[in-house]
Amino acid sequence: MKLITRDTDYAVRALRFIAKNDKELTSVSELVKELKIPKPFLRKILQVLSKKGLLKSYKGKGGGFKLSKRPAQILLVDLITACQGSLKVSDHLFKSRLCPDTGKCKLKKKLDNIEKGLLSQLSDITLECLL
Amino acid sequence: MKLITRDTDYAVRALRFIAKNDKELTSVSELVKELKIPKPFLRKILQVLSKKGLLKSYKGKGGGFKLSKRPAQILLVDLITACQGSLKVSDHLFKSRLCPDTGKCKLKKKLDNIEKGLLSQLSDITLECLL
DNA sequence: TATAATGATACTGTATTAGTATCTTTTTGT
DNA sequence: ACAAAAAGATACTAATACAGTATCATTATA
Repeated sequence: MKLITRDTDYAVRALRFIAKNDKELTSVSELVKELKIPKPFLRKILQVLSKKGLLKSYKGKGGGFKLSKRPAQILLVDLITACQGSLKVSDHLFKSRLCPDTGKCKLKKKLDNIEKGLLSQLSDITLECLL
Repeated sequence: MKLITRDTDYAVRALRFIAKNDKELTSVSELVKELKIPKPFLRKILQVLSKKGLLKSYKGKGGGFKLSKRPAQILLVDLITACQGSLKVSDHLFKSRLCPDTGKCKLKKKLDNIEKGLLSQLSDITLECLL
């Protein structure tokens, strides 16, 4: 299983670069040169982050992206959910009506706990602490 | 992301049934009646568990499967690795040579810790505590 | 020796992930 | 005014993993 897919990974790297960059705005062309990520793919990723409010974008010549929050306030878990959708340890059948003992299933409870723990750990990781 | 895929889920259910079954051996036909899992798929899953040493199988008429250990000694994490291969929170690029700062990458360290924690939690869940 | 079971293995359909391609809109320097 | 350089929107394709089938071989028992 993969907790972190490639687009999240690329997102982290891009944001790290943007955070460290001296310039006010960073363009995709600039990022691509540095990070060796396929340009159209990175463009798609940044567009998503921008829609989700993690980046601010500026069109036109000289345009680009900048962080919309301080690095300390950008959480890894937000990048994950932005790129991969909401984080579920399992959508397994025990959680659904198919589980023979809906409601009191022990595995469900245990997995829910694990999920909570995981989410809180991922919420402790900020962009800042990755710089 | 999915920590638990469907075959692991089915595996847990099958083992629960086998553990509770009064009979010494449980056949796939019997399991299928009870659990509404497609027969050839369940057969494949049980064959895997058998190869991995979690079940003992007996061929021929009247044959079937039984647990090869006591329920308290069958760990969820073993089922996961049997069905899904080894558990990796991420095979992300930070862990590989592609990561710009191999060896000292902070994300890698944090994810490795999360992975360790996850594994130990999953090792605390035994088949017995799911009965 | 027919039957009912598992073993082995190859195949198929579907969903997710990863990446491309293209056209539109916006901004700015000349 | 307008060409160039940026992002926005959207549709498409390729690769991989997940879910499930199909079939033939082997084994044990009644």
